[in-house]
Amino acid sequence: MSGKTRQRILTTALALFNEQGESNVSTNHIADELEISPGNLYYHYRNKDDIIEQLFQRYEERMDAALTVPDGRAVTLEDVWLQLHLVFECIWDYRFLYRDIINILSRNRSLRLRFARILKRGSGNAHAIMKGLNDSGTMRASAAEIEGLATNILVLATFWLNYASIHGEKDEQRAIQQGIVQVMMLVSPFLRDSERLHLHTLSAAYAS
Amino acid sequence: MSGKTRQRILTTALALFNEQGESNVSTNHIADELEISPGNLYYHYRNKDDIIEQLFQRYEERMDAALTVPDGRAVTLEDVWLQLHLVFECIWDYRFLYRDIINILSRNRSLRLRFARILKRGSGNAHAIMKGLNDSGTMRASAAEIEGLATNILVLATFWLNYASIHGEKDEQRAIQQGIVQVMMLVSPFLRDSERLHLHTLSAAYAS
DNA sequence: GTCTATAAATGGATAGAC
DNA sequence: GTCTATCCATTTATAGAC
Repeated sequence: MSGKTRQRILTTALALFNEQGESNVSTNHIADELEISPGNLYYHYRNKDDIIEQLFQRYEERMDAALTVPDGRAVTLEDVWLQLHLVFECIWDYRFLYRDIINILSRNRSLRLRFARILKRGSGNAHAIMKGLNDSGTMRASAAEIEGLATNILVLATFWLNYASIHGEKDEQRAIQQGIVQVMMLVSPFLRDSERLHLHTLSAAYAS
Repeated sequence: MSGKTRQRILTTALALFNEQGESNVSTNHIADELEISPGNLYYHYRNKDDIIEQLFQRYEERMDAALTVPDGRAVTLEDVWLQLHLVFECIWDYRFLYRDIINILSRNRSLRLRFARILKRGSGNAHAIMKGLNDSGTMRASAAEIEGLATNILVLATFWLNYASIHGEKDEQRAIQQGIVQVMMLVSPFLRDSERLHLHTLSAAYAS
């Protein structure tokens, strides 16, 4: 059972970080919650940052998996919907990172570079998908408009769950659905009339 | 000179909080920087939260002053531009609040309520200004579109400087200008053709 | 692998002299 | 108003027994 405790530490740390914020959870808290000794925890991980890096690794792999562009076929609005779901679910599951992102990145150069890469990938992804919608005739926007739109999608996706949290929204599914609707509202003005009407119908049902 | 040290503590605390993040600045750090004793600092303020509350008070008054709607005349795009400037400058000057907002609000019920009020006021403000642009014929959007637009403006304005900070943007003026351009891009699709062209010309010059 | 015990450092806060 | 001295609690991290 070599990796058993090691895994339990990660799982419990993630839960506590998400609930109480990374800076409010000490290694002692994590050990307490697991009913193991602090010494035992330090046998498995060098320090708190080591735990955070392992969690970041999982986050990174999951976000990389979520950020894909349909290959060899036209992009549809359903693709956007699905991808936003995957991205928001990932952010939710690792929301402690986003809640304290500037602090966490400011004390760890490696994570800073890796998060910058994720953001860049997210930006490129939003770009490619918007361009795909444009090429398939689903929407119509200039290059400059797609550029600005991709940036706004990225910022909104990155910080929406923080915003929802400040508003006291505790329900994961509701928060995510509202986030998706808001991102869709960014795209909506550029859609063909028929697509836009269809989207508004879907959104109204979805956000209720 | 009764209030002299009291004021210097606020000024120095604000500078340190903005530079290093509120959670990374202890009362000892503030006293050190001012070259006064920790005991002296505690003579002027009950505790660290007391200092934060006083800073929040100043932030609150400034943001309240920035969030106004032109009275008795039509709203123009220049009004939007000016107001975004005032709002972003205010957020910049108190960026420590936004950087750690969830943590700060989670441990202080009073600030939570007061920040919620500011957000609500910001939301109502964005709403009223968009409605004003609509009424003056500068833009054309449905009630649902204005609703979604106002929310997205609020989220973008609230978190843009965090996003810019992650990107390593250290220059206040550049960060703010880019933020304004991005907000304007949210509004752009709803503008009349002539207004939209005018805006794109202005934005291109502004963001350079 | 896990525990107990503990060191070393830091942060918040107060008492009492000046 | 300001300082010195100090206390208490917390956190990170390690040493050494089992």
